[in-house]
Amino acid sequence: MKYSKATNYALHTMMYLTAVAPDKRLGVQQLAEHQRVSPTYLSKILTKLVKAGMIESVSGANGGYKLKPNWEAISFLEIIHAIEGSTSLFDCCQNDNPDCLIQKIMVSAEEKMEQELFNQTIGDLAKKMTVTL
Amino acid sequence: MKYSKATNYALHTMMYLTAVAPDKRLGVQQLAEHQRVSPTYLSKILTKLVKAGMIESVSGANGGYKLKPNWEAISFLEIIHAIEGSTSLFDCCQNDNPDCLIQKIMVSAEEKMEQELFNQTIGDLAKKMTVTL
DNA sequence: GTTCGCATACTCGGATAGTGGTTGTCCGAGTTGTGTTGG
DNA sequence: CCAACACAACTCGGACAACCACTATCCGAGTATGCGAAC
Repeated sequence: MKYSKATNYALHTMMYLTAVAPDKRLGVQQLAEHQRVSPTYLSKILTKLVKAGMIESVSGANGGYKLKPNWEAISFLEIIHAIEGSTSLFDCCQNDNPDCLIQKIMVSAEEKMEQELFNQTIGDLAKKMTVTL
Repeated sequence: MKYSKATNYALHTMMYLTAVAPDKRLGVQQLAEHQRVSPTYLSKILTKLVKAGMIESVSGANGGYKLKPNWEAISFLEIIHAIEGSTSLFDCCQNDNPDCLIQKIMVSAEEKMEQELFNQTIGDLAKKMTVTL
C-alpha cells in the first residue's frame, strides 16, 4: 500500500504555488518542469484539484493555474482526498457482517491519521517554508 | 490507495484462530472455507505470518496452522507489516531534497495511525469478541 | 481609429498504451500420520 | 506382535497467468490573447 505519485505531485504543486505566486497564474509547463513530470500528466492531476475547488484554471494565452482566494485554509487531507478519493483504506469484504470489529479498529486508526492531516493547512506550512528559506 | 485483500484475510484468519482454537491446529482448507478464499492463496498469506513468527505450521497429515504461545500480545500493526511490508506510505521522490517538509508531515500523520494499530493487540480484541458472542 | 480575422499559446478531455503490484491457480516436492502386510 | 512399507492427507514453494490501478503519452477541441490588415 502506497500513496500514489499523483498525490505527491499534487501536494508539491500546491506548495509551489503558495511559495511562488499565491495570486498569479502559472502555466502547467512551468509547474511540470519544476517537478520533472510531463505537463500532460500533471494537467490531469491539476484538473482534479480544480474540480475540488482548490485552484482555478484559465484557458488561452497566458493561461494557467492559480490558487483560489481561500487557499490558506486548505488542508493536506482535502488535497489527498481530491486525488485518491475518500473511501476507507480498509474494506472488510466479508460475509455479510455489517459491523466487523476488525473493520472498526482499522477505520478508527485511519481517522487518527486523517485528523492529523486535516489539521495541517497549506497556509501554516507556507509560513514555515518561508522561514526556512 | 487501499490495504490489500491479503491484509484483510490475514487479520480475519488471526482472529478466527483466537476464537476457535488458540492452541489447536487448523488446516488451511478449514480456514479458507470460512473466508471463501482459495486454500492455495491463503496458504501463501499464512506463510508470511509464519515467517513473521506469529503462527507456526505443521506439515503432514493432521497438519495445519496454530498460534504461537505469545499470540495475545500480537498487534494489528505487526500483522499489517508482515503482509504489506513496513515501508512508509509516502515517498517524496523529489529533487534530491533529503528533508522535505511535506514528507515529514505525511510520515508524522502515518505514525499516528500506526500508534493506534500498535496498541490494538489481538488478545484484547479476542476478549471483546467472546463478550459479544 | 476601430473592427475583423488570424496566428499563437494555452488548457481540457478522451483514447490509448506500458507497467507493476495484487490476486489467484497449478503442480511438484517434502512431511507426517495411519493402516496394511509380511515375517 | 512388531517392523517395514505403502498410501493418503497435508503444507511449502516456485512458476505462471489474469486482472486492475497507476503512470504516462498523444491528439483533437475549445478558448483567450495579441497582432496585423482592412475599411
